[in-house]
Amino acid sequence: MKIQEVLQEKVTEAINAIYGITLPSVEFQPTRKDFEGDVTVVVFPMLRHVKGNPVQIGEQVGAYLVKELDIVTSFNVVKGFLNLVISDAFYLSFFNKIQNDTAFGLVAPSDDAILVEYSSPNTNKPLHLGHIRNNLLGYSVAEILKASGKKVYKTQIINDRGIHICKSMLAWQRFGNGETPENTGLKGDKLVGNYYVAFDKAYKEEVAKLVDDGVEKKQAEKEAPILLEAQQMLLKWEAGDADVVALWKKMNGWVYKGFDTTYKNLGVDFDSYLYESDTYLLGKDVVADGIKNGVFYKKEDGSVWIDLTDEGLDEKIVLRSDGTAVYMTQDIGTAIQRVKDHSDINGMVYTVGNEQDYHFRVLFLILKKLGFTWADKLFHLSYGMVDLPSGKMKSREGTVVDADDLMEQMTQTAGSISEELGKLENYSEEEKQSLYKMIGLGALKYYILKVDPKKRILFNPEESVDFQGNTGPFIQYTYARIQSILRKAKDTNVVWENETTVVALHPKEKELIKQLEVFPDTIQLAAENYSPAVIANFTYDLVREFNSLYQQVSILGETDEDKKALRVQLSYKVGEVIKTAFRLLGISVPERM
RNA sequence: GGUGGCAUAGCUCAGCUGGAUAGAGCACCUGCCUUCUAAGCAGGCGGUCCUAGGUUCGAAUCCUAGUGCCAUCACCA
Repeated sequence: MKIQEVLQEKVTEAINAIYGITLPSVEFQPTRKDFEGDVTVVVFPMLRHVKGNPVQIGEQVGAYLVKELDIVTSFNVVKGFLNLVISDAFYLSFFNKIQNDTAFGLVAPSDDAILVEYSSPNTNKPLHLGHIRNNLLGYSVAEILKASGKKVYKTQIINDRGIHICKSMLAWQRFGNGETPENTGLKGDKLVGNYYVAFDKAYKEEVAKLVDDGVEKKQAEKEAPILLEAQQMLLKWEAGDADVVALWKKMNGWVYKGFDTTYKNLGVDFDSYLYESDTYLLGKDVVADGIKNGVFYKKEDGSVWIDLTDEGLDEKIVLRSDGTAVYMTQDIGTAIQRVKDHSDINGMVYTVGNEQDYHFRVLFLILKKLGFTWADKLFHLSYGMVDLPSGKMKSREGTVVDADDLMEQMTQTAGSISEELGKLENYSEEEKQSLYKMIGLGALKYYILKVDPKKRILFNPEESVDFQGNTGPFIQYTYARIQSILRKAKDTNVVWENETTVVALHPKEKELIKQLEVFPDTIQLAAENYSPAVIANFTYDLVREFNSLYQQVSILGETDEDKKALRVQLSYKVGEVIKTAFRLLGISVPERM
C-alpha cells in the first residue's frame, strides 16, 4: 500500500479517536527541505471540522501516529504543519519491491484505446521548427498515454491536395528545367519547397507589374496570371486530368521521401496515415443529413452554414455555394471515418497549434450537435507557436528554421563539445557520429518538451541551445555516468541484484528513493495533462538528486559491502527510470559520453 | 470590437490545481578534479509573482476589473 493511503487511514482514525469526528479527507504534501521530516500533514483544513488549536491538533495526531505506526518514527509541528519522519525501513522495503521491476511506473496497456494525430504537414514545403514542436509533442504524448495504460494509435492526415501544391507544381513546370531530387542531389521536400518560393517570387513580380500598369493592388493580387493558372490547375486536378495528376503524384512522391528522412532522424513514427486527397469529399453526405435534421441551414446562394451564436460563437460555413468542401467539411468527415476505422477508440487527440483553437471548438461542437456521442471525447492538444526574435516564421519569405538544418546543427555542436572534452578515445568515427546525433537531438528535444505546451517558445538561432544545466545532455550525462559505475561494479564482482539488507539510509539515499517513489504518479499526471513537460521536470529533479549523492558519497569506494551494493542498486534503478522517462520524451540515452 | 491563451529573477522556465521564508537553469562572483566521467557538485548575487480590488485561517494559484503581448473571428487550409 502507498504511504499516503496508510497515513490517510491512520490520521482519520486519530481524529476520530481523539475528537470523535470523521474527516472527509486529509491533505498531504512532501515536507519542505528546510524542515525535518518526509511527509507533512496539513492541519489547517481540519479546522473546518475539528475545533481547536492547529498546533495542538498536530501534536496529538503526531503522537498517535508514532504510537500506532511503525513507519512513523518521529514528528514535529510547525504552525499548522505536522511533519512526519518516515522510517528508513519503509523506504528500504519500497525499494526492494521496485528494484527488479522492469516495468516500474508503467501501467500495462488496456483496451481503452485512443487515437493521437500529429504532424499533418502540407506537402509543398519542407518541415521547419514549428513542425518539430508538433512532432515531438504528439509523439511524446502518445508514448506517455501508452505508458499510462492506454492503447494508442498514432496517425496523421497529410494535406496533399490544394492550391499550395499546385503552386509548386506550376513553378516547377515553368522554371524547373527537369530538375529532380536525383539529378540535383536535393532532398525531395526541399526541391518542391524551392518551387513554392519561386512561385511566390514570380507572383509578386506579376502583381507589382500590374500595379505599375495602374491596376488596384487588391485586384492585381487576385488577377495575377500565374495565380489564375494555379487555380486552373487545381480545377484540372479535381477533374482528374491525367497529366496534372501524374505531376502531382510525382512531386508528392519526392516530398514523402524527404519527409520520411526527416521523421526518421527526428525519431517519430505513425501507425497509419490518411491523405486529404482521399478524405476531402468525406463529410459532404453528413452535411446533407445535417440539413435534414436542422443542424445546418442553406442560404439563398446555396452555401451551407451552422449557427453557433447560442453557444457564444459565430455562424460558420460548412459547404461552399458551389457545393465544394471546406476545411471543416473535411474534418467532420475525417473524424467520422476514424471512428469507423478504429471501432475500439474511446477518444481522439488532435495535436495542432493554438492558432486553430477556434476551429476545433467549432468542429467538436458540430460533431456533438450531429449527435455523435464520442464528440465529448475529443481533445485539441493545442500548443503555442515557435517564434523567432524577428517574429513569426514564414515559409514563403524564407524566414524559417529548417528542421533538417537544425538537427544537423545540433549534432555538430554536440560533436565539437565532445571533441573538446575528449572522453571518447576508443570510439570509432561511426560510433562518435551516432553519439553526437543522440546528444544533439537530446538537447533539442528536451529544450522544446520541457516547456508547457500551451506556452509560446521564442527560439533564438543565434544563441545555441544549452548543453548544461536543465538540459537533455545533462541528464544523458548522468545516465552515462551511472552506466560507467555499473560496468566497474561488474568488473569488481559487486553483487547488487539481491534485496538489500541495509537497515539505515544516508539522507541522500532516502531523498533519492522518495523521488523514485513518485514516478508512477508522475506518468499519470503527465497523461492527464497531455504534458511531456511534467516528465521532463521530474527527470531533472531525479538527476539532480542523484548527482548530489554522487558527489557527496563514494559508491564503489564504500567499504561496507552491503551499503556499496545498495548504492549500486540505487544507481541502476535511477538509470532505468531515466531511460524510461526519456523514452517517453523520445530521447535516447548513451552508455558513455 | 467579440472570443480564447499567456504574463513569476537580467534571460529561459518550474511551482504538485489554495499552504510554511516563491524554486531551478543560463549569465555574473567564490570554492571543489593524484580517488566511481567536472556536460558535474557546494555556495553567493538577483523577486512589486503585470496592476487594483475581492473571497479566507492562508492567494503566484480562485473571482472581478484593468494593462500588455499573441492568436482567432474568411465561400484559405
